[in-house]
Amino acid sequence: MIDGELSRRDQLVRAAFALVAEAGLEGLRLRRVAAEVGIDQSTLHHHVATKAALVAAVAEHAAGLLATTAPPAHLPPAAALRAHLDALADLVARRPELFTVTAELDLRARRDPSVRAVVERQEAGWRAVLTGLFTALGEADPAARTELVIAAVKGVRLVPDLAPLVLAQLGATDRTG
Amino acid sequence: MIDGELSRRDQLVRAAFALVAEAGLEGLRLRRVAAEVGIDQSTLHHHVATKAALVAAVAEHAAGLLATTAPPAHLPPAAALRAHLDALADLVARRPELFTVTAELDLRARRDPSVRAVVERQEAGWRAVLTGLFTALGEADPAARTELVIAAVKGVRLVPDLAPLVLAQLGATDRTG
DNA sequence: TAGCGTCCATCCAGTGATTGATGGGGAGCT
DNA sequence: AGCTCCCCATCAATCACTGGATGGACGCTA
Repeated sequence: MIDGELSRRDQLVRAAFALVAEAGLEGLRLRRVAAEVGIDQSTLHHHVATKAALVAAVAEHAAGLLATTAPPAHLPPAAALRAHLDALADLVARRPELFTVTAELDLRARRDPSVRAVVERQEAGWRAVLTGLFTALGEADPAARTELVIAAVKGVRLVPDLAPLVLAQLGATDRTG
Repeated sequence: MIDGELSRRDQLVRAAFALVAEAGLEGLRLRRVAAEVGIDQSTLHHHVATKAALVAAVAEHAAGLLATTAPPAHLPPAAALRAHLDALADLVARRPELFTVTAELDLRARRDPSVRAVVERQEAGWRAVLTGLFTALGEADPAARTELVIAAVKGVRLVPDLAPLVLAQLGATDRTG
């Protein structure tokens, strides 16, 4: 923690994140997470109390990465929307596992309250940004446009190759391009 | 099988379907499936060889339900697209669990080849229908429009209340309504 | 500096619960 | 008798989690 190294806890969270991307939440095993970091499985419980807590921490980690795509506040709305969608497309291309993990978490959130809390908070922020942009752009129904963007992004999450094709259709204000 | 009753196997598949909708693929337990039908867990293996086979059967069942929304062939393209989207919205409203299950299956398909086969076949059919419609409508980029529709539908799967709002934006040819 | 005590991270072994799957044996029908 | 369908008992494997023990780092006191 003093230097650039990660804390044990952060190492574990990242290892769990990678494992979820590879094997799904269903295939997440504490033993493998611990082994990946090079510690015993029982020692893991010393840093993360329970498996549920680890999953929640993975959700926080994912939310933090997603927040990266928020457009800078100083940009005019049209440019901000473009910047946001570009950042999204970039992130999908460079870190496709992140979106695999969020897809897993969206399903888990239906049954795990602590995961749901994290997912809902992140999505509320995203929703606020988008409606703000579409309102500033003078869209007739900013809420509807917002939900279309969110749905489209969530829908292409598992097929990164198609993301640019889909995202390109969401940027144009007149929705004709 | 002779009369209107379902075969034991079909009963099991539907029970598994319902259980996946409720508890996720992760929470699918053969014991509960069997109990739901009123037979012993060991007897279940007499009708469905393995758990993987049961999941694949659930995928087939879901694909069959989804195929319901295919538009009638005799309709003109604009009306056919509207009919398809309406049928989709109707299905989301009346059977939201179906879309929960397909979301689960989409994730499972990444790791289970037999599930992937079913999911990909169903999606290929859907994709063909949509590109056909958009091509007939004279769209500039039918493939792009197709992927937008698929992504948007997949994205709202877990939030049935928002489905009408999102689907309404996909029907208009000029994409301004 | 030497010696003692405390704390923390780690490991090994084992807990009870639950999982998917199997085998032997019967009930009922033809 | 033979066949289909079914249940009971049980298997081996795996799960998340806990207990007991070891050892090193640090601070304190004389």
